[in-house]
Amino acid sequence: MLEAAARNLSRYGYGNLVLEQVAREAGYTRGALYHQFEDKEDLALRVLEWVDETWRSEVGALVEQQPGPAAELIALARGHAVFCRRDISRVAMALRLEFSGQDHPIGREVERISETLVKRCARLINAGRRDGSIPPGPPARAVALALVGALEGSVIALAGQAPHDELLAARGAAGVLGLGSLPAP
Amino acid sequence: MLEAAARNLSRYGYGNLVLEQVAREAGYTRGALYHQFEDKEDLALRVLEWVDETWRSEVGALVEQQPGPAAELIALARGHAVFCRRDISRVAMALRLEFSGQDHPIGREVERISETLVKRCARLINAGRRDGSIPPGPPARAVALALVGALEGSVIALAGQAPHDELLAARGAAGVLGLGSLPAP
DNA sequence: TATCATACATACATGCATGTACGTAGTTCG
DNA sequence: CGAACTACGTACATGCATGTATGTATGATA
Repeated sequence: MLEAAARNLSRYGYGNLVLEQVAREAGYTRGALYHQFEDKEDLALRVLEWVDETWRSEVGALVEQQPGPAAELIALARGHAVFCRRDISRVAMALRLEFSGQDHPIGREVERISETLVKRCARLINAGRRDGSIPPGPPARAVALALVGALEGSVIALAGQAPHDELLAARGAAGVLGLGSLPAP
Repeated sequence: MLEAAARNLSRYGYGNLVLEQVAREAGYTRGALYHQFEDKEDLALRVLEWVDETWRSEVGALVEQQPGPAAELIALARGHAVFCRRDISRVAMALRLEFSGQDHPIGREVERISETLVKRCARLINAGRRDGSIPPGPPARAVALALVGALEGSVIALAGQAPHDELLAARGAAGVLGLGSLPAP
């Protein structure tokens, strides 16, 4: 059910999401859905939580085993590209676009999740600048925002066109960071 | 009226767009809106057309006066970043996300507009590779897709944080293209 | 075996946004 | 000066999606 909801959220966004379609795709009716989730909002929040957890375990783990901040950021880009080959990944982007700057529980949750990612990137950028692996430039937070945005945008545009998605995501990230060339994978 | 519609489309997308709100923001009622436009779909298509025209005259003009393909692509990135400081710019992104892969007139129109942009970039990439200003890499179309996606994503994430948006957009574009460093602005 | 909870399906009520029909004031033109 | 058209506002009808209330079968438990 979560998977079906994620697929539909990716495709149609929250407003256009039709619960009966979600339930049918999962082999149930709307009754079952309302038995498992409080309401539409609860469903969306659960999906967000689920996707975030999956991201953490798949991409986060990959990032942590890198040698330095610059490598971690590039690995994050590559990992995110691979992660987004499944269609569920656009959930965050879709919901952010739909609720950005609005006072809605879902908007806040999306904001919170992407904010932790941006903060993480900003920390890595600062660390990389200290150890010399990333050149100076605009404020770390602005660079982090651009990095995450560029990453999501390019990955969605490529829509899982393996294997170029991974390389191009890494290249874009390196460019935003101001790295002259890609560190070896 | 077009401007109000563009603002609301940017913020809420098509599905969540409420025509009465659009009309009120423009100082009219829904009656006036239905007098000027056939229906909701027609309004969205007109907005798309209007935004596209504005983009062409502002960014397109800037691009054409560049010396070579690589400079043109970087100018496109910078120009797009500046263009997107107004909130109307997210219209294309919002509608694309909402209608991508669907058989809907609006989806087709959005697809058509962004396809011409991608094709334009792909041509510039090929030209740049021929004259040596852009290194070889993945297929030009894939690179173009990534470029446009990264551009839109980063610009939206930065949300008009002048002046960093322009530099970071250019950097990201250069990275995707595989340029070691930015050509002089 | 009687009771009760769980996991669903079904049916109904409500709200909201669209689209359309109609009414009205101002303007143009013969 | 009147007819007709333009540019709106108003009021109603329709559809659709949500949420809720109710029904039903299956398994556990005492």
